[in-house]
Amino acid sequence: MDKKVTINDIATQAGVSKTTISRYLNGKFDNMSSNTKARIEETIDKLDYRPNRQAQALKTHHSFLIGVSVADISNMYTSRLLKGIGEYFQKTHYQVLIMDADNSVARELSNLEKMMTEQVDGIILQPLVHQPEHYQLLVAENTPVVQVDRYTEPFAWPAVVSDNFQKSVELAKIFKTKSYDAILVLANHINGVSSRMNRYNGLEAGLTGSGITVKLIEIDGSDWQSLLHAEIKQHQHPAIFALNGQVLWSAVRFAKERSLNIPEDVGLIGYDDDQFADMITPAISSVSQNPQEIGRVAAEQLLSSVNGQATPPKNTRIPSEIQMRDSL
Amino acid sequence: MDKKVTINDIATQAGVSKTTISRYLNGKFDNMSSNTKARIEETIDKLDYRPNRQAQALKTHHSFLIGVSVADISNMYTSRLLKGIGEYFQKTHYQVLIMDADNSVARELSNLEKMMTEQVDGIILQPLVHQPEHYQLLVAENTPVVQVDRYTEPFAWPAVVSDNFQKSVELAKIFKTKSYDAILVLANHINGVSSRMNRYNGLEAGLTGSGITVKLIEIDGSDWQSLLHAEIKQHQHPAIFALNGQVLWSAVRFAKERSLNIPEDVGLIGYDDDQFADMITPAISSVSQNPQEIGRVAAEQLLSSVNGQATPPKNTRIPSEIQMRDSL
DNA sequence: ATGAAAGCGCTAACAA
DNA sequence: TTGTTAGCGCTTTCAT
Repeated sequence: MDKKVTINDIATQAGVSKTTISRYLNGKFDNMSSNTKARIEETIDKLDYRPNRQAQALKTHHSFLIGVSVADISNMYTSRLLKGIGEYFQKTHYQVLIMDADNSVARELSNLEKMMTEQVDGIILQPLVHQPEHYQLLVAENTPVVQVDRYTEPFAWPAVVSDNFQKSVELAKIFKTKSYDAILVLANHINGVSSRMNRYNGLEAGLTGSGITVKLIEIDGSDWQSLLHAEIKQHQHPAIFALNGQVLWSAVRFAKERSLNIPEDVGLIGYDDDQFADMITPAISSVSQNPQEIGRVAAEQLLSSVNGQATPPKNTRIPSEIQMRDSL
Repeated sequence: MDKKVTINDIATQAGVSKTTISRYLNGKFDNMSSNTKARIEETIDKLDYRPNRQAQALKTHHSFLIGVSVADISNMYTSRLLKGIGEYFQKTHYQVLIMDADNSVARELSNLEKMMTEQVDGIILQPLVHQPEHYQLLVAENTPVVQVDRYTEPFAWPAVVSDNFQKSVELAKIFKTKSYDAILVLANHINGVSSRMNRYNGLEAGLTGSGITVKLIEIDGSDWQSLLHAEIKQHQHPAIFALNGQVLWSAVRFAKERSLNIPEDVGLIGYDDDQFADMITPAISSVSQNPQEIGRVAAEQLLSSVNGQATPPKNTRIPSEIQMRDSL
């Protein structure tokens, strides 16, 4: 266990004061002889010195830490979101503290507490809860926050999300064109999850006056399979609209188990997971989001907010794309 | 922007010295009047005080930060690995600093540098490079390290990995039973990636003397599809063994594009991605790893190493399972 | 049972 | 162009 080398070691070795070293570290070369500069550089190199982040943070009240709270780290959407966030901060001096709420509201809150203890300079939040009051503690500490994927209401912080409502309106047109008579919306509980609500509401809005039935089936509770099956039997030309990737695959499995033909017996379209969507037969139509871009933009916005630039008090919508394949 | 509340505020408010507060924070109640204790608790609560991690770290030389370096954050294996790691550290006071190497050796090194700057107490590393000398900087600083998924050689740090070699030996038996005459191993470059090498070597070991041809086809370069196709045509009863999930799906897509029947024209089995494996027709046989458990165990080992307990100087192998379905 | 004081490794005002 | 000094928010030794 060798002693850590500190700014004092460099100062002594280079024969200057630690102020000068500090200046060097912070790029303040305005009034530094190139001689000194060279000697410092050499010494730092030789001793393999790295400034201590905690000491810097303590002094400057700037941790260079960004907290990221995700709903569930083990799904594709999240992975790609994190890719975008990581890519952006990679180019900066900020480090990213990722915490997985594992879909538990209690754990999310505990994670946010921990972030505050770590003195994060800002937070990217994929909120589990719809009410901003729930995140009271962030407000109290006046931490910059950017939301992703979902947002709380009423407005508390900017959010970067997919164009959920609009895309569902578009989808509604497609349903009409293909003369479906019932849309069975399959989802986890949608209440309080803005992205899901917007997908649902957009569909309803796009379908008003069309005479097409819209029915929401939440898969969390009870025997959704039987419910869904009954609904399918009950209509001439029904289609399933799955509100996220996981649910989409549940639907595929469901159809397989019940030997339902897609799209003859029931049409199918759903969100996400499009890398596998064209591997199965029939190829599954899907709405493909761009979580990586969402992450990138959120990171960008957060950083400017951290740097004191006024944050646009608006939601940013990142376009998603409807990929028509064979299942609808 | 309200002032952060510090230990001094609590001390003043509670009418004791900050020494006593510090004792309280660190659970040293041995010699503390219950009166004082109660008053401190109340004050902390009222002011919503949280000790500053950086200040603690500076004093104790203990950042309570764990660095995690992954090869590529945007794949399922990694997601589940991170789930396991996060779950474990959740119960501790440690925070996890996840960094994505994005399969770039340069970026991996830069990430490790950053981790050192953050004074991480330990590192979980999924190494991109096989030579331990590459990770020189970690040795120099004497940081506890546990490797996951892969390991460097010769031995430098303990590793938690799948039972790759053994599983391939088992697989070899299956190939023999099913009288395949050629195994086409499909992979990204395997050189220097211990998991892939072990999967390949185990197969060869299990197949020696069987007369079954083993052919490695790396998909990174050139026109692997043509190569693979030629090999398939050339044998009576060939099978593809895909060394990871991404490659497995490339193989599925390949078969689809060339209208090859699985398993009649060519058998197929591969690693990972088993949640989709049974959704397509035919259902794909696969070797399913347990990355979450790998993460958990690695976290556990790292923590005891951080806490000064002697680390077992050995690799830990987490069992994976061969899932036979219809493609082989 | 509690406190005073030193110091962790840095930065920044002020001085020279 | 460079250095002196105080102090960020804690922990810990040594007193009392």
